[in-house]
Amino acid sequence: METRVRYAPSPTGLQHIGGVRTALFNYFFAKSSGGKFILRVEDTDRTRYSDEALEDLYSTLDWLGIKWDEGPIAGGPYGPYIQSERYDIYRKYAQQLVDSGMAYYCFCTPERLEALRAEQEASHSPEQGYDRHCRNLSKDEVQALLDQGLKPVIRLKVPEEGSTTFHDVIMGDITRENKDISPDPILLKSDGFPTYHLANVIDDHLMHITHILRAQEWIPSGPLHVILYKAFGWEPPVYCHLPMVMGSDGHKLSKRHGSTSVRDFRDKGYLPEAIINYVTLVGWSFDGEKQFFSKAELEKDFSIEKINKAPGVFDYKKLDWFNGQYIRAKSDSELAALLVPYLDKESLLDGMDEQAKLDRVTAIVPLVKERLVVLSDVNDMTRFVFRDPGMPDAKTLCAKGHTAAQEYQGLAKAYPILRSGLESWKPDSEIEQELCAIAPELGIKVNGVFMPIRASVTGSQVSPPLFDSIRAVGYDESFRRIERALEVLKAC
RNA sequence: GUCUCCGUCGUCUAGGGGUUAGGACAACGGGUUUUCAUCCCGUCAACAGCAGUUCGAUUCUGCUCGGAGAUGCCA
Repeated sequence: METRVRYAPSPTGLQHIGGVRTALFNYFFAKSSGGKFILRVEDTDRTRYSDEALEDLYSTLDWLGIKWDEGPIAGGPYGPYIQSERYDIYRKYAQQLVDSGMAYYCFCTPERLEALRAEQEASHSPEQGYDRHCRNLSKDEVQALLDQGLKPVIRLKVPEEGSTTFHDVIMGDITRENKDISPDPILLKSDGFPTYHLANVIDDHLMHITHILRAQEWIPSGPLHVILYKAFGWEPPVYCHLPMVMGSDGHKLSKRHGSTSVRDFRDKGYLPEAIINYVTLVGWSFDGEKQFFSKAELEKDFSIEKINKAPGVFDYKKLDWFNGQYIRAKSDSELAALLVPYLDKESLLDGMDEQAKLDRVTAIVPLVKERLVVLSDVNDMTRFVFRDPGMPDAKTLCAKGHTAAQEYQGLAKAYPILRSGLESWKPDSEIEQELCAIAPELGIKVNGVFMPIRASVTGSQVSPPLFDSIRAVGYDESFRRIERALEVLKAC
C-alpha cells in the first residue's frame, strides 16, 4: 500500500520551527518511502484564522522547496484540502454518529460549562471536564430544546469503563483508562463547525492517510481519536508521535525564547539549506556522525526508526554555525544574488541596474563570505563601501595602547607609502612589509600603523581585510578619507 | 490535582550486558593573522538516583526523583 502522510497546520499564525519540523519529517518520510505528501489546511477555528497565516504557510513551504503532492492549489483526488470547504462532510458524519448512538446533542451553555469548571477547580474535585449532563436526554427532550431554537453541540460518547490502547511506532503501546479520557468532547460546535478531533479523523480517513506524524503534544488525544475511528467503524492509521522542540528553558519553544517563525529566520538571512539541515537534526539522526544533509539526501535517507523519543532543545548557536557553513559553500555570484536584496533594503545600491548590482556585490563577496553568520550581516560589514562612514573620531582612529599623537605620526608616515604602493600596482605583500617597517622606527606596534588606516577608510576598528576594502571603496575616496583622518588626529 | 510521555557531556546526538562511552555545536586554550572572521590543533565535559537480574550493568526490570505535555465550542 502506498504511504500517504499529511501536514495539517492551522493558519492562525506564522509557520514556526516546530510546525515546519513536523512538515519536514512528514515530507521526508513520504519521499524516502516513495509515498505521497499531502497538505491540508485546518482552518476550522474562525476566530483565530488569518489570511496572512495562510499565505505564510504557502510561501514558507515554497521557500524551503517542499512541494506537496496533493493539497490546496495542487489539487488531488480527495479534495477539497481546506477544511472550511468541507463543512458539509463533517456535519454529515457527525449526524451519522448521533443517529448510531455514538454521539449526542448537548445544550449546555458556555456559561454553565465555565461555572462547572470553576466549581471543580475550587473543590479540587477528582471529577474533571464535562459532567455529561446531556448524555442521556431523551429524543423528546432533545426535540423540545431544538424547538426552542437552542443551538446544540454534538458530543462524542466516550465509554466510561475499560481502557483504550493505540500503538505508536516510536513510543510503543500507549493505553489510557477511558475514565481518564476527556469526558465526551465536542465534535461539532454550536455554529455547526467541527472541532479538530472530528475534522482531523474524518479527513485522515477520507484522504487515505496511512501514517500520522505529529508532535507528542497530541499523545493524550490518541486514545480519543481511536475511539472516534471505532465509532465510525474505520481502521486507524499508524501513529508516530514526534518529540517536541523546546526552548533553552525546557519549555515548548515559543516567542519568548527568540525568533520562532521561519519568516523571521528568512528575513534575517538564514538559508533554507541550513534551516532544513539543522531542524531535521533535532529529534532525528542518521548515524550520529554525519551532520551535513542536503534536502535530496534526506529525501533518500530519512527513516522513521531513527527518530528520537526525548524532546530536544532548539540551539540557535548551532543553527548559526550551519548557516555560516552553507554561506561559505556558495559561489561568489550565488551569494551576491542573495545579498543584493539586503543591501537594496538600505538603498545602498541605488543608481545601479540589476546587472550592475550583481557585479558590484559579487566583487565584494570575498570581503564578507567568511565573516557572515546571516545574510543581513552584510549591511554592517560593507556599508562603508557604498556610503561615507563620516568623520571618524580620534578614539576609533587610535589602536589600543596608542595615543593620538603616535597615530598621527604613524598615519602621516604610512599614507604616502600606501598610496604610492597602491598606485604603482605593487603586490599587497610588499606594501604590507613596507608598512610594517614603520612600526619599529616610530616605536609603535604594527597594529598601530594599520588601525588608523583601517578606521579612517571603513569608519570602524573591525572590518574586512584592509587592502581589499580600500579597493572596494576606490582609491580616490579612500585617500580622501585618510587625509580627513589625518586632520582629525592632528587637531588632537 | 489527574493522566500520559520522557531522562547519555551545557546543547543536539551515537552506542549498547564487558567500549579509553564516539561525533557535532557551545565554552576554553593554542596556531595562522595588520582588525574581525575563516581555517587548523588541542582541552573541558555525560550514562539522574536507589534497588534487583547477572560473573558483569550506562544498557534489562522495578521504584524514586526530575522534566515536559495534555486536561477548551484552540489546534
